Amino acid sequence: MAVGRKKIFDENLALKAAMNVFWDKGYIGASLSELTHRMGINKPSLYSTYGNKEALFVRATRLYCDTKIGCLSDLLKNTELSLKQRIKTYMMSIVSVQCESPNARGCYIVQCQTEVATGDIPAEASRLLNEASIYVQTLLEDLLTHDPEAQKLGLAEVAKLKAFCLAATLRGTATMARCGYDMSELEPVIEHSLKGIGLD
Amino acid sequence: MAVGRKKIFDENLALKAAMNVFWDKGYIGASLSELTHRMGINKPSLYSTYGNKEALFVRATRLYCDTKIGCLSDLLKNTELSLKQRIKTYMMSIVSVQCESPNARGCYIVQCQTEVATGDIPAEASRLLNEASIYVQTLLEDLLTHDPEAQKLGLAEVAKLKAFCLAATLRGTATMARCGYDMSELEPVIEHSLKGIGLD
DNA sequence: TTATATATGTACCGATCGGTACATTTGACT
DNA sequence: AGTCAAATGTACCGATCGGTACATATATAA
Repeated sequence: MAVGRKKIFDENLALKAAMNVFWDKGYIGASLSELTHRMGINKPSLYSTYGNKEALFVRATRLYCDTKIGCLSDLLKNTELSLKQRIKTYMMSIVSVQCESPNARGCYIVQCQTEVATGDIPAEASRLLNEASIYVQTLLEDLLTHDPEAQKLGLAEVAKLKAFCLAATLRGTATMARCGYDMSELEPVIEHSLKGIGLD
Repeated sequence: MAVGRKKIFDENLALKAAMNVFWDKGYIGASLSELTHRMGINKPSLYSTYGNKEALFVRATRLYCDTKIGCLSDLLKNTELSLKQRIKTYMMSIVSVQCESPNARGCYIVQCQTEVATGDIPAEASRLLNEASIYVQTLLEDLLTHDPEAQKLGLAEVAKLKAFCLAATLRGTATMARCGYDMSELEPVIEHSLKGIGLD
């Protein structure tokens, strides 16, 4: 076993707490004092464990992508449901994440990505945010390109465009969720968006 | 004429510069040093003229609402165009504002309103942002309620819901614009949203 | 010219920012 | 028991935050 004093905190639990701080406040707005307080550790522990604020943010962002968004992709593969039902279930699951907190928070990625344009976000963090922000769109584009029902409906040829529209819709619900609107109010937005791309 | 030394800066021009800083950076991210630098004045002048950071923000926000959004409302009254064409022209004018800067900035209101959920925005500023954020939605709802063509299409009974969906779309394009997407890429998003509420 | 009112520039206030030096505590290994 | 590596708590670093005190410059009114 490793030599030296043992850690008295759970590294993954603390990382999850950090993720929630960044989700609430964004990268710049998340101060080290709030981070350490909600992670239940002090600054030297944070720096020795995670490196610095940016490295912590990168890990927290990956945790969000994996545990909140990436895990939903199987919903698009459930071939027992119609194409529309599959996409709707998927998008509503994302809306559910946007609305999951008692305090309104929206989407972690959308929230933090609005800070990229200020130029005050470190390069590696910006790159990661830009990459993460197109993940859902790419998934939807792949589905619309290869799904037989989508091909029959003529959606495959315009898959990129339609996926872009759906992604824009989810950005809209994200900012709505952050303003306090709940899932039942955002469900019609998803429904209308699906109708807009030709899925009734 | 007023007694005392004359101001050597244009109060309205400096306010416009402040508006652009808040648009770029949000309320919290706009530091006094950047504000004073881009306004071309120093701190005592800022405080004696506008009060404090929050009061300056309130005036800058009003300036944005008046000169960027409020002035577009006449586009909805042009009865020579079809209902769809009127709404599309209006929404695309808003998208044009979202895309107008060489640097991507999106919507001033959407940008700053995402900061409200952090709890770090003064009360009066929060109230103003929440009020401003439903302005477009209210305008669209009124149009859909009273317009003869909307009534004929059965949109009047669900005007509130349809206006909400269109407002959500504009929030989506706002965050897209802040990521660097341009007007030509966002135009189909508007088109699809209109189709979604039943306007082809 | 003198008095007075306003604007400006400089230089500062306490608080907080991200980050770190250092002494102390705690543990596994010899 | 004694050694040494790692984790912790405290106390600090320079920089920046929003905001202000104060002296100086510039205008009008008398």
